[in-house]
Amino acid sequence: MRWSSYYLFTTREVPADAEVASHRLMVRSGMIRKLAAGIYTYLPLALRSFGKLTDIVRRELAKADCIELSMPAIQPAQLWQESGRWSQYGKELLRIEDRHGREFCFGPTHEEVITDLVRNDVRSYRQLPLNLFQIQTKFRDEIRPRFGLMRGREFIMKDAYSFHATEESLDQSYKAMAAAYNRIFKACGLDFVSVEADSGTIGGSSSHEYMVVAATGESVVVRSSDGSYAANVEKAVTGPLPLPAAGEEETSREVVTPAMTAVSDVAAFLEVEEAQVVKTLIYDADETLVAVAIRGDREVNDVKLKNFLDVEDLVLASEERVREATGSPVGFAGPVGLAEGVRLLADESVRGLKNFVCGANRGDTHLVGVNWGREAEPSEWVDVRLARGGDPAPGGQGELEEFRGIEVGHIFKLGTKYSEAMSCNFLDEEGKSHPMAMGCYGLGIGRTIAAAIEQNYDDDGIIWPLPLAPFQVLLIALNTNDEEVVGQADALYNTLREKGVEVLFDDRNQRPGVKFKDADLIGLPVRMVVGARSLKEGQVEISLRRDRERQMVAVGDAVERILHLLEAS
RNA sequence: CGGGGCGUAGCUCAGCCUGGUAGAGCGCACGCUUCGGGAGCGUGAGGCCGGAGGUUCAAGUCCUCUCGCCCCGACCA
Repeated sequence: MRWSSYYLFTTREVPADAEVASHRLMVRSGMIRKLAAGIYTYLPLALRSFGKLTDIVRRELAKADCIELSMPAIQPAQLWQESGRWSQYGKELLRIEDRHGREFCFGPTHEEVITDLVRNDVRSYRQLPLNLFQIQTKFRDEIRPRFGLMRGREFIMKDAYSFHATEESLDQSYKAMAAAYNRIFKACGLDFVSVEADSGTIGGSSSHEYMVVAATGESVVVRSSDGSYAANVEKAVTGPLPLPAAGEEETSREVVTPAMTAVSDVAAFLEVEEAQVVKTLIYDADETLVAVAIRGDREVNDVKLKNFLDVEDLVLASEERVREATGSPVGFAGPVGLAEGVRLLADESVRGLKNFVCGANRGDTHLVGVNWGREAEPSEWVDVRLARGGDPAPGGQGELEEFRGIEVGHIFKLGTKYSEAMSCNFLDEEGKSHPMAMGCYGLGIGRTIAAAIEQNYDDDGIIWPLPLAPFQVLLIALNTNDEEVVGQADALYNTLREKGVEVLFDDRNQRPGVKFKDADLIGLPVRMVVGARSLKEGQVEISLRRDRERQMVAVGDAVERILHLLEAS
């Protein structure tokens, strides 16, 4: 491709709204343009990278016997009503009406459509298992789209769905897909981990996320030092925390703690560790008051709590509701003497804690020397603590390290959630009807490309990993008014193309500085410069974007060298 | 949705507080010079100052409403 006739316009300046590197660089390098919040045009350069990724995806999914089809983006409301998600999915679902007033939505995911398809075509266990995928545009009306392609509202996703006669068969496909995902991200040249994950609104029993490691990632992940355990913090469990040293059981007593609502203040005032304080948070869970006792230096994991309580709405209680539960202002709640009907959950982190400090359910007052089983007893012990780096790993081997990641893939075992709701049944060998077991497997195409950039850039621009690079080679004709240079560059361009190399030829009539800056910005892996100076010696310059080490090569050997470099990387 | 902020040239922004002829840099077009790390000089095109209403002799500037966008939180590929 000749740059002079390509649709590729780089910019020196960045739109003010680009926050993260991938967004900034994708705009500057002419890959994307914003049309509206979270809605982007993919320019030719971006589309080429997408193509690289989708080729890899198709190749690897084929190995997992996953078959491609394509479903409509617009879906009738009926199907969503049948699965129950029309009312559950909330505002993220973009609902539309046709001219007859019939309701539709723009598909954010395709469980309903595929389940409807399969229930009509598949009848027998003999036809199972089936694993189907598509690569298609989705729309989710995100509350807050941001970071360019990292969290758009319209985005391209590869989504796959599998159908099974048995749980074992589902297990097999799930494992095959997990392996395929590992191969895909490895083939992309990305630093990633797969982690245990919460299954969220999609539902189902088991799920794993694929995280590209990046400081700007929106997800927090913990991993044990030996690598045997890795999980999203939303889901992560830890080994038991060591208990602070404690002496004999004391008698409890009240102390006045004026205006001390923060654990840190109370601990400092009483000269105890924060770990010796039990903090009690009052939640409003679907209008029911729930108190959660947790160690003072730890945070509650709202996702775990929500899952445990199995409620729709979970928020910290308002001041008024806190008063209802505790009879005191916010900041002095404790497990002792809560109002009738308030459910008290205690996190495992405070189990076995002796002589602890807690709110007295009275303004400006705390209790010290409190012990479980004596002054207070929770109705249930639960694990609702947010794991963090430094915590003991579950199973007792080493500790957890914490890092951030970009979620680029998520696979779920759905079980029979959708097949039951939508009567997607099959007949077994005895002619008995059962709902099919299902799995679903998502992979963000644009997001993976953005994540690849997030992991591979420097001050000057993108550093494409070869497998995802829009072109393999950038050929620069440095002096376009020098006939010799133009002639040689042209010849090299043609030869490279004949050899099947994906080459972008910068034949623009621009000054060298501009071309070099643009070369660094768009970051193609291999650069070949044909300039008057080196051509006098019969040489051209070849360098890799990653290390920028320039080597001079005789014109006649240049193509060979390029082929060799591409093969080696 | 709650909290904060911004809409002025294609892009980045100044001008608004204190109302009085709409600006700069980059980009774009043309000319000359230049040509291995975003060139210099000159000339030029480009604006319903997001939109509607109001106050005023006069509104980019003040007021009200509205639309859009961004940042911080709860959501997710």
